[in-house]
Amino acid sequence: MSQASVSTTCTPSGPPMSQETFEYLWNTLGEVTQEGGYTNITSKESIDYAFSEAEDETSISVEKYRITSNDSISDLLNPIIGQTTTASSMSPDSQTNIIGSSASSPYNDTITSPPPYSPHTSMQSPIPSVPSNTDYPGDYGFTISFSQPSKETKSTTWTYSESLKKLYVRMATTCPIRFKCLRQPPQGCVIRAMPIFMKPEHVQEPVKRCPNHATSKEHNENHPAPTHLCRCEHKLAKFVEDPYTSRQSVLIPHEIPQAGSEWVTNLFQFMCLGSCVGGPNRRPIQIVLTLEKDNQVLGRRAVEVRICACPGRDRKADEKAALPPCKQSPKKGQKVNIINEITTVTPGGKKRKAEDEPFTLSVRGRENYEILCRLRDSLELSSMVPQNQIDVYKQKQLDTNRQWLSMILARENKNKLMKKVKRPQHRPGIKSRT
Amino acid sequence: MSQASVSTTCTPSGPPMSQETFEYLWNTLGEVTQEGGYTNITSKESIDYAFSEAEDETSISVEKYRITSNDSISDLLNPIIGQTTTASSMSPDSQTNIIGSSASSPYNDTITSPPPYSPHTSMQSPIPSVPSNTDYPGDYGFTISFSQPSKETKSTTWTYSESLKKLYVRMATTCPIRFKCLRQPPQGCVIRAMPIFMKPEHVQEPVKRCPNHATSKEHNENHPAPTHLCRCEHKLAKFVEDPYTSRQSVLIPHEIPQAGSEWVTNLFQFMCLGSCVGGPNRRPIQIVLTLEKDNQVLGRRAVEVRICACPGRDRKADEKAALPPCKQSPKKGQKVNIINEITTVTPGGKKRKAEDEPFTLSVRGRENYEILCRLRDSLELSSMVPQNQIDVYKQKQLDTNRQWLSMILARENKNKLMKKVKRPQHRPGIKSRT
DNA sequence: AAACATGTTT
DNA sequence: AAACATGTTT
Repeated sequence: MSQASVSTTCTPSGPPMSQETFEYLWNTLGEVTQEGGYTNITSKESIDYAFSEAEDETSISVEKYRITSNDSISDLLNPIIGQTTTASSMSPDSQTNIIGSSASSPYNDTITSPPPYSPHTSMQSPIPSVPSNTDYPGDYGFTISFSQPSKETKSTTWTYSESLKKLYVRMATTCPIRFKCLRQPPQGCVIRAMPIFMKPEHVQEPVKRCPNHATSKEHNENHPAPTHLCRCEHKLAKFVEDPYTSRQSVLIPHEIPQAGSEWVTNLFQFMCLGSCVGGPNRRPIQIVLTLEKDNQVLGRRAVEVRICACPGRDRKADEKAALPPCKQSPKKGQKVNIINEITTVTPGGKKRKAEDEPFTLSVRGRENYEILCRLRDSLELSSMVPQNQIDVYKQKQLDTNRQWLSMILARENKNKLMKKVKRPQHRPGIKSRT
Repeated sequence: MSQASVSTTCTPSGPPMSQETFEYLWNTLGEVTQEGGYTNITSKESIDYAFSEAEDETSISVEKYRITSNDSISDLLNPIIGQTTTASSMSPDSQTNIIGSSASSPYNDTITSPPPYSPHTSMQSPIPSVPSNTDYPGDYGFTISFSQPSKETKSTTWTYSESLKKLYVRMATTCPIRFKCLRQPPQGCVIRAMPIFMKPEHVQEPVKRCPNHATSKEHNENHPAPTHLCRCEHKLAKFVEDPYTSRQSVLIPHEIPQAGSEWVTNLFQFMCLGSCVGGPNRRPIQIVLTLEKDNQVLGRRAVEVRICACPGRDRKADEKAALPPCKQSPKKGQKVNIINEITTVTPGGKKRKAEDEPFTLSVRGRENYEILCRLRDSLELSSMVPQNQIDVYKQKQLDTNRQWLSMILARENKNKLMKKVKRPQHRPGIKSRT
């Protein structure tokens, strides 16, 4: 507890802090001491009262902070509290403008936040230290989409999963993103593409290329921005880096679709693998696409993007993993968990669906393995035998049994003990299918 | 063919080159033209006549070169021709001194080569452009070894495979290498450790750390040589880079073992993973350890080193892969190939070895799967039953059978057809183990 | 240590 | 596209 003398873990129950203590904590918010201690806001409650009817709007907001000092920077929490990793559940308050006078501690000035979805109310930098990723069509209905590639092979260079709302793309290949506005925005609008880390632990770190790729000759010869992860092929593409946050983005002019087209397509490239050490480093990434005019955000769309070697494979794997748990076939070494299973009761009876569900059985020893192989084959083949043949078989079996029984009885009558029991073949899996 | 006008692919059969053509080719040996063409020596025959008895020694050597120009640098061949990837089969002539007056084309002056294993005959740089990796104890019996770590877990930081002559080590961890000389070398000797790529396609490229690791803060804070792959913890360690070849190595003084010790131990560290892109990049590496005095090589030892995350696992895997092919167990998705199988006939009979060999059976449908699970369990459990219990069981089974038979016969006698056949349980997998 | 994630080789 | 190689997470 390097700063134990200065902080109280729970202010309400302890004595109130002195004004000096409070001021010290407030001024060092987010700063890390040499020993690795730091003070931060661990919880924040906003109480917003808003009255809004058509044009005019009144709002009052009260914010309550809880400030604590922590021992290690490793428990550093992201200001987006309670945020999960899925884009849809991100709190819209991450759109708050928090660029202030102190670059090293951008939270100092976060005293009031603007009412949600009204980014026009004040002049603000389009790059706050934690950029919003909230989908926001805005007044002009800003929208993006992905054309489905003609033939979707496993080795495609990119693919978009509608169900997962996630783009899978190979590194350094060209990927078309389509833009449109439902209503025409004013002249001079631009579209900004900026990558961000999705996890709260990493949102604050700007996304850049890994040193390996940033310094290699490949793809970098006379490119203006070798360290930018996200490139756009537009001739007027402008690569910028925010001096305060050092976040990088690429700007292209907003254009009007060509005659007869609904969309404007722009080609983007992602210049590292998601797995690149020293760069994305396996941390999930989103591209935040904003429609801007004079540094004001008029609309926003965010897409998760996975830059990987095999987009097709990985999309498939992700979609499979997102399926209900019973679907996944048990793997070797993994216990078969039947408890979790959900039995679907179909009204018409006769469940059909999962009848061919695949399972894997592990067996020790070739002998047992071969026995079970034959039994497996018999079980599966037997279900293919038509009913009349089954009836014939059963009749024959009865006859054989009778023969066999008499033979056995004959032996028995001789008062001798059997050494080996031989039975006529029979198939345990067959059931009457009346 | 960018230089077709100047070169002939096969001099013997074509007209002889003009003196100008020869001189042009000779002077541009190894240089790459703007179009990517280059001229090099594609074969070299040395005929050495040597007479050597004790002190005096007479030698005459004739060397025949074949010079060609090639279209693309991509077919650039390593001067070590016919060299395979295993260290032991490297030709000892790779020890040839080829540092010359022209840095860009170090082969220009390779007109004569010293007789093998006599590195003392001329003053030479210890770092030729392609360093030798030939084991060479030299006059002083220079030797290295690895102590076996006390307990060798799978998660050990390093392990040495005697059978593979290969060191497996985690990145940036300390690994002890032991040195000794059978006869004491002169004062002022040093030991040099230099990494090289083993494959002929890559030997010429100096081994360095990847940019990611070379530029990160981790491990590099006030270290004199952040780009060196190979470090030594000796206080007098000197990190050098050859200005001509830009190969990096670390030098430590040669020391005499402490009283009672046979070896001098030095701690080495390897600062990238073998897989690091922009660095080793999955190319096999050797560390060449040379005993030197005044830039003359007095002894040499080379070890293959794999820098990886799981030395124990990878060593095990390598050693298994080096085993005869029959040993590998069949994997899922791979057809079970019984043809190749070798049945080991143990003199006492009763093969034991592969009895627990694992197999995987795929089954469609839960019903069959569950039946087979029970059968599998029965088969496996049944082998655990002691013989006397088996005998009891069989006797009981006979009794039951008798009961059952009489019941059936009673029914038969009533001239009625059975509708259902019920049998006492029996276990097909049990065999007499006499 | 096993399972997984994910780039590369076959 | 499957199998493999190899670092990371569980």
